[in-house]
Amino acid sequence: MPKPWSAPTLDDVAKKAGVSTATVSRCLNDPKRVVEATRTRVMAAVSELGYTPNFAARVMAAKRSFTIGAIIPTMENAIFARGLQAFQEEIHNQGYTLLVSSSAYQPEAEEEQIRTLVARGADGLLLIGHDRDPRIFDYLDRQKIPVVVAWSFAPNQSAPSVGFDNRQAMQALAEQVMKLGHTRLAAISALTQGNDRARFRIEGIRDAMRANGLPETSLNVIETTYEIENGAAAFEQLMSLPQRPTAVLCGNDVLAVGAVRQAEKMGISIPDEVSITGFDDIELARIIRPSLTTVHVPHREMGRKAAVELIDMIETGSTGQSLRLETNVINRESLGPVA
Amino acid sequence: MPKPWSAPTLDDVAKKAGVSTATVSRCLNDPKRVVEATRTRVMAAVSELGYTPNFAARVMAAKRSFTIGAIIPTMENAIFARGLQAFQEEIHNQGYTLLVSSSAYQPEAEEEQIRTLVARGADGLLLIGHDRDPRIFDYLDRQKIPVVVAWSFAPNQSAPSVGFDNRQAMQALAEQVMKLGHTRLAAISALTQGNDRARFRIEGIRDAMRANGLPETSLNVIETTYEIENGAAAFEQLMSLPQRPTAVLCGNDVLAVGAVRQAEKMGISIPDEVSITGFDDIELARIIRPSLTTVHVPHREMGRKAAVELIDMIETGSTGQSLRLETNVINRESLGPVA
DNA sequence: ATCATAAATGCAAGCGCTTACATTGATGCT
DNA sequence: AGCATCAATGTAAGCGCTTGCATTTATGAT
Repeated sequence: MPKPWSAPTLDDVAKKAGVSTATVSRCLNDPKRVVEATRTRVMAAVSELGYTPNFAARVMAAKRSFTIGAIIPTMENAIFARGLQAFQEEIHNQGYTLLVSSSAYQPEAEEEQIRTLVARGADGLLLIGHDRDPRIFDYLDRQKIPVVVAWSFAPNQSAPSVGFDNRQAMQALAEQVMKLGHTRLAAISALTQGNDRARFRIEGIRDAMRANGLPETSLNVIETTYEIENGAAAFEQLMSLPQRPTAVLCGNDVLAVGAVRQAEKMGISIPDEVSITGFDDIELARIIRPSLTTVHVPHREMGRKAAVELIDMIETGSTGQSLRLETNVINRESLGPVA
Repeated sequence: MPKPWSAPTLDDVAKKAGVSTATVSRCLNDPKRVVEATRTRVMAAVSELGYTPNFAARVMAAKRSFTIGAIIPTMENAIFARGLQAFQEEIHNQGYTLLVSSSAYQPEAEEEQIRTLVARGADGLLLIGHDRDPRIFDYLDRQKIPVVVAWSFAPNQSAPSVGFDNRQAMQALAEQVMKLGHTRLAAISALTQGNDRARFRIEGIRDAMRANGLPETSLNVIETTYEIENGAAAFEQLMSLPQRPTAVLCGNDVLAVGAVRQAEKMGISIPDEVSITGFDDIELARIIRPSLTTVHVPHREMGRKAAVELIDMIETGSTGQSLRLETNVINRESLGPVA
């Protein structure tokens, strides 16, 4: 072996096949532009050398990376996993690669990640929710990086969204709760700061209360971060109130699971003494006992459609179009009529 | 605005600060090599222009990417999420970025992803398990890309591993099962093809049976892919055997959860009529009722230590050292004495 | 002051690829 | 046969950065 081995380059392939680097490049990127005979010769050289194009060089020269970035609040739980998986499958089919990072629900972290992804040459970005510093959208706009927002639906924003109406979805669930006679409601919510989904869900509950002539102020809301334990703690707090709520609507399934477990621990029967509902319909919602009444979100469809929209924006330069998906309430064991 | 705006480059910063590009570059990468006065001037220019270095160009010139790649079998469930999260936290602390892809348990997909990550300039790789075509390790070796294998422990392999002894861990659990009087054992395993963890776990059961004078051949093993539904189906199949097993040891918690749910559906009481165990101790294991007796794996510790090891290999060029972590059996409700 | 020495900075050569443009050689028309 | 046309390929100019080496400037000992 002549030198201490280093990856073969386009040039090596070109030499071996007896053509110019341009021809090799074309063989790889646009095969029909080169005649059959040369192409097979080139391809032979490629596989003989085990050549893999250097990505950085390619991005630099082409100013295209066929990479799409996604920044999600967390990877630790299942909420985003399913939708993201579908998103990734779809972009993969179209020849793109996904770069994921998680912001841990911190706006500054998200901003940094956005810049990082742009610096890495991402052709487009998937973001969760609309709530963020408008400067970020300006920045992306100047850089001409298409963005699609998911998990939230709101037309006429800086970026098109492919999502669902969190407010209306939660309202529908709250309506159902009230139909069962509940009047003393409480909510356990994710932190609403910088999280439009959480905020809209709470608003949805208020909408429904208003429509049913209940005083909105009677809604007791506890905000907490996204962990089963915190759902449990919040539930305990609610249940030690002088006047216990008869239904606790949780902002997501994870918090609801915490609440269910805490009820079990406190010997409070569900749904006889208290009803509990979730949101998202993750797998856990049907595994747990009692199983969770919750709002089903078409995660896979959302991921797939967001991918289609984003790639369209990248490839046609279109400004994008918002898409609203339907959710529906799934009735399971954790919600029952008021005692 | 003079031209249709495009991101500022090193050159723009250099001009604005009245220095050469070399100085700007040094300011960014090795600040102490440039005197205070110039440095502040440069930094001012940087922030004024909102400059972010172009990643591709940097990788290309420096032949270092400060990026580490990880290829995991799946993102869809929690098994790898926690360990990976810890891995990512640790490398982030050390200034590296993580690139994750999932192979969907397909060797060819994994091989392709490895090449992709290398082409993207990954400085090192995290892989799961030792089972793969040796050519891949040769390739990585020639490219001088350090690799650490996790979720499995086996010294004297092509790559160092930071993991646990799957075989011994499962054996310990099986011992406990047999201590409770069970002699009719069955197993529901992940596909063992190309999955050393799954294979070793089954071997562990056999070891324990042998040690207890049970005929290994009496162990009924069903292999299936990683989904709750499949665990349920496998369990149903086992329970319709003429002679039902009294204990079903599952290769992981997800399959065990499926088994538990199916038992519930069939009206089979756990652990009175049949005991079920899992492996991994994911969150679900303590949420489900009956809660799961399982093997606890120190996922976070493993992720963190694998990161430390890998970065050490990258930075010192060392060949790496294997590390064995301890697991322990967690006793919960799903395992009881034989009827 | 003077000069060796070291610190700070500049110069410029790539890194491996894509692509606009130039060149070559067929092809088919009159 | 002669020429326009077009398909196939080659030439070479970057893309934005890092870094070895050369050059300038500051430092301090004589």
